[in-house]
Amino acid sequence: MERVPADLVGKVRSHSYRRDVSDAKPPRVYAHLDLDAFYVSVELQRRPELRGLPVVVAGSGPRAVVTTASYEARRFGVFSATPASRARRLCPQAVFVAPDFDHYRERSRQVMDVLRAQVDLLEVVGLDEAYLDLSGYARPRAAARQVKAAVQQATGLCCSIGLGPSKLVAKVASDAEKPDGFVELTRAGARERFAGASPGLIPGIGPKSVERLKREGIETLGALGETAEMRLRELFGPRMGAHLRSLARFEDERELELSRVRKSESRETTFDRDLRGLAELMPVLERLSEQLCVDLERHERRGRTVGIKLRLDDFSTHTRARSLLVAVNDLDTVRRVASELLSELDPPRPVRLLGVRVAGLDVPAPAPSDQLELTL
DNA sequence: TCTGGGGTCCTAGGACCC
DNA sequence: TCTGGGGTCCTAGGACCC
Repeated sequence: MERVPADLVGKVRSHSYRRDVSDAKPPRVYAHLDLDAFYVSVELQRRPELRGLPVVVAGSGPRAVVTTASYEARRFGVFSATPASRARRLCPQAVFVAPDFDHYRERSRQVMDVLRAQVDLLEVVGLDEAYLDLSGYARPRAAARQVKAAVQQATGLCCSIGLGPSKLVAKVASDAEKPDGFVELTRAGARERFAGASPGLIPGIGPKSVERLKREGIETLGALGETAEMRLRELFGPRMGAHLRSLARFEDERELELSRVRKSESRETTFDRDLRGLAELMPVLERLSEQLCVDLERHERRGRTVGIKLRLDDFSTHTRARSLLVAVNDLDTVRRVASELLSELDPPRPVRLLGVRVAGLDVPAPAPSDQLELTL
């Protein structure tokens, strides 16, 4: 793997793109960076002979779904979350590659290290996305260009960047012209450009909401933004109703979340064929509990709530949880509680998915320096 | 053709306490 | 004996995101 050239590291820091130090609060400028077809791009670096071909990263089982498809494969209608069986029918000539998440995590870490060398305020979202706060930079556009070039130079990976006055506008801008996009939008510019687009364009408005809106005759973002708030409140509840209208108007005051505390951890598996009865399920529950506890113990995480999750053959999902008096992460306890919950639920139909979860994770012990600050 | 795995957040109802 | 409201905790389901 190429290292970041020394002369690139910190270039933005020392340069005139740098944050302007003054009393007045500068207007907010956020960038959203999205690596283009990340898993496929990483695989193509290992197997350059596949460049230009339809490539699909997907598991091999009968119920696998596509993790990422190359842009060549997308032309055949193969996208993330397409069932792999369907992908094979749509694009039989595609090259199927098994996912290697350990490798993707490592490559993601390299990218995020490049970003951290370039900007101070960074929110990492999953393996292939990040928000950058460029507020106060004299030349935020130039800084974002520089970041994009640095990622390409250091990792060989291409990304799309969106710039805007909020996370929402930046995110939508980064999606607008990918791959290899670079789009800056104002809030008004975003409203205008996407007035005719489906509400589903907005992250946070999913397929269910799009359908409900459609049934109400609201089919575009422009229409949603102009709908009376009272009507949306009646349809979606007081909070969600107001929220949907704000999103459609590209109103978004969220700050970057520089660090996040994990609240739950889980392991789940979908079976190649449905299982029936406790006798078939218990050994799986045992294995999942073990995987989960090994990881919890390694990171010294404990949680007070143990839960299970089942998906039946009709795709209905059922969860059961029990909160304990103390936070736990030991296999004996997690396995015992999980198996009691499973026995009590005693699924009446064939089961396609089983999962174990520990939630209500205790907050990690603060570092000594933090404790000092708390006492001051 | 069916629909992964690992998460977060929201809602709603019930228990319980003041 | 009946009737309250508010706050917190817990559980179950579901929408959504990457």
